[in-house]
Amino acid sequence: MARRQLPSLNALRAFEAFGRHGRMTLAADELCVTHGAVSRQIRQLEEQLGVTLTEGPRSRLRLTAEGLKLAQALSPAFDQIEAAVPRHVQAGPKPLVVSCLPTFAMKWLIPRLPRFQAAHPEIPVRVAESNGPFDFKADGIDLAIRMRSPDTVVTYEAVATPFMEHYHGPVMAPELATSSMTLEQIFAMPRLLTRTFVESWSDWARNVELDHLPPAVSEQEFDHYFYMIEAAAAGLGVAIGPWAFVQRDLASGRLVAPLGFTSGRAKIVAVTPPDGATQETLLFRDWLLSEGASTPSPPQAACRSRGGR
Amino acid sequence: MARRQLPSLNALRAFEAFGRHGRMTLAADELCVTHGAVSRQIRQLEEQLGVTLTEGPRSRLRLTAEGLKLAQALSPAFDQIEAAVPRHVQAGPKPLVVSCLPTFAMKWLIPRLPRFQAAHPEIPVRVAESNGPFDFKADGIDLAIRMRSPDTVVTYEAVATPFMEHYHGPVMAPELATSSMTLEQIFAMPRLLTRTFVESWSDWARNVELDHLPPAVSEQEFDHYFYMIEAAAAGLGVAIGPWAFVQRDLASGRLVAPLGFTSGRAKIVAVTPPDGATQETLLFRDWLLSEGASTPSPPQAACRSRGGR
DNA sequence: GAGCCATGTGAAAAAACCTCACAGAAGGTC
DNA sequence: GACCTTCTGTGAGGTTTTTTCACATGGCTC
Repeated sequence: MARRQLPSLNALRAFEAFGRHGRMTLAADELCVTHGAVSRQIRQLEEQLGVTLTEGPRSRLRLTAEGLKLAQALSPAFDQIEAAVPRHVQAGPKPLVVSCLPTFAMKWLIPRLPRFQAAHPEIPVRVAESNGPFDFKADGIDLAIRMRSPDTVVTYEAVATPFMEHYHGPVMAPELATSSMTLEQIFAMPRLLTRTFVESWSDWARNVELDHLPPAVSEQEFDHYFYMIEAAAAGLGVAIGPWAFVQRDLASGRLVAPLGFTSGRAKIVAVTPPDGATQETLLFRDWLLSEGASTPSPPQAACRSRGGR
Repeated sequence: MARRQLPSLNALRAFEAFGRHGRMTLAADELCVTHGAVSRQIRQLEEQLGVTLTEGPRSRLRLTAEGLKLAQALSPAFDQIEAAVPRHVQAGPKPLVVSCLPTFAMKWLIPRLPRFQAAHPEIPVRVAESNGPFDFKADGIDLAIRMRSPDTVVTYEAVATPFMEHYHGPVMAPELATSSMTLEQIFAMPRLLTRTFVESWSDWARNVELDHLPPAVSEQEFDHYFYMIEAAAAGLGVAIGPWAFVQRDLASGRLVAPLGFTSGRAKIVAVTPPDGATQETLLFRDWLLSEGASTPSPPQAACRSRGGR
């Protein structure tokens, strides 16, 4: 046989979803099943593979090193499958297409989207997840959400409206943190990066008024924010985590932010086309502004964060 | 929800296997199920997607254009999943690792492998499918099977033993062929290429003693031989098909080769490391030589091929 | 220690999947 | 043209996998 028998694809998908979300309950929500189903699938996968994929207490489950590796490799494969499958053309009105980072969609936008839908049931919204640059026309995008620091070179004609502060700060597993950490201690730890925002460390260093960012003892780069966050939770090092993305993990104690968060020079902006922004697009942008204003601020710098909302 | 509901992953996998093999029966063999199971999965997929994926009479099923597109996109995704899944370390003796083209493995090597296993049950063989260059040490390969023309620039130290002629010739769907085709007619049709052997057309032109290959009216490139072959069967154009790969499709009438096949300057070679080829590796190479010698030759040039064996 | 949260699990139900056996369709052979 | 071969479609029924529900368990916070 050309291919050997693989473990159940459904189990792999369940594990991949768990990898991204970091919690079985959320993965189960995404797959529209109960947490029990996901729990069983993952356990079955571990048995079949003979590899431990998760570790830690039930309430603070983390990926093992092998689990992280597997999940990271599975994500793009499932993305590819999803992209390959032709979709029915929606009969209804043309949806408003919003482009944003996968992690931002997962952790911030999608949980709030029902409120927009409730206010404007006549405007269907489609979230297009994308890491990189975009083209309003070619990609059929109406509005893009991006992080932008003042240094960002803008290579396109567009209107960028900041709608939320980009609070960020070093986060790590509780085991790695001490009660009062110094910058030196932080800098002595392995650094975790994401490909989508490699300047995070230097940005943050500037925010804490540090001219010179000491070179890292070691660095590890991830394709997605969510795997960087899972790696931090697994104790692999320190990441500069955006507040919006790590809020829940701080609350549940999977992560700690000993130095708190600072409001960076970067802002989270809503980008609209320079000419033809539709009425619906502007409505959505205004809604983003109001949601951004009502998103709680993080505990401020220099105190051991204990999460909370 | 971040992701929408996908159709059954098992159905997608069944369809992907069908796409590669071109026949449900073979796909079913690969997946270790009955042909009925594959048939149902594919029909279910078509219904769920609302897209026709296969067409043609039952005995000569082909992919539709949409089916080809889907299958081509799914293949690398499933490859990635397969590569990502950690495998148990085999307890037994270290297997002999043979690297070759996926299509060569599927259509020639794997069907013959049982004979080697029967003769040498003590030597486990693992087939590593790969398109590109290889590195004996880095990839843990003992022996590589490649196509090589005399022009190939050899950038590595190795011993290449030719073991089979590389017969090839233009193949197409029966509907596109006429009873006595001329070269001019062939050249007037769209050409199909594979990325793994883009020189196929110019190589073949030289074999039929043609100095100048006329430019193509149109070209389409595929990542794998098997999709190029399926595209030819679907009537998308003419491909230069290696005899070993299209033998069964000619026999079943899915393809015809109006000009027959010519023995190219390229040979199929077994490449072994220059220094430490093990006893097992040499045994395998010798077996390849004998299998190559006993593989039937194709009908020779300039007559309308009607398949046969 | 009461309360909360997330996962683990037994048993039963539901869904998905597969097999078997036969039918039908197309092509090749003599 | 009758017959044979090959491959897919399908009805009925069985098997396996997956899911659910409800409750247990373990860790954490206050």
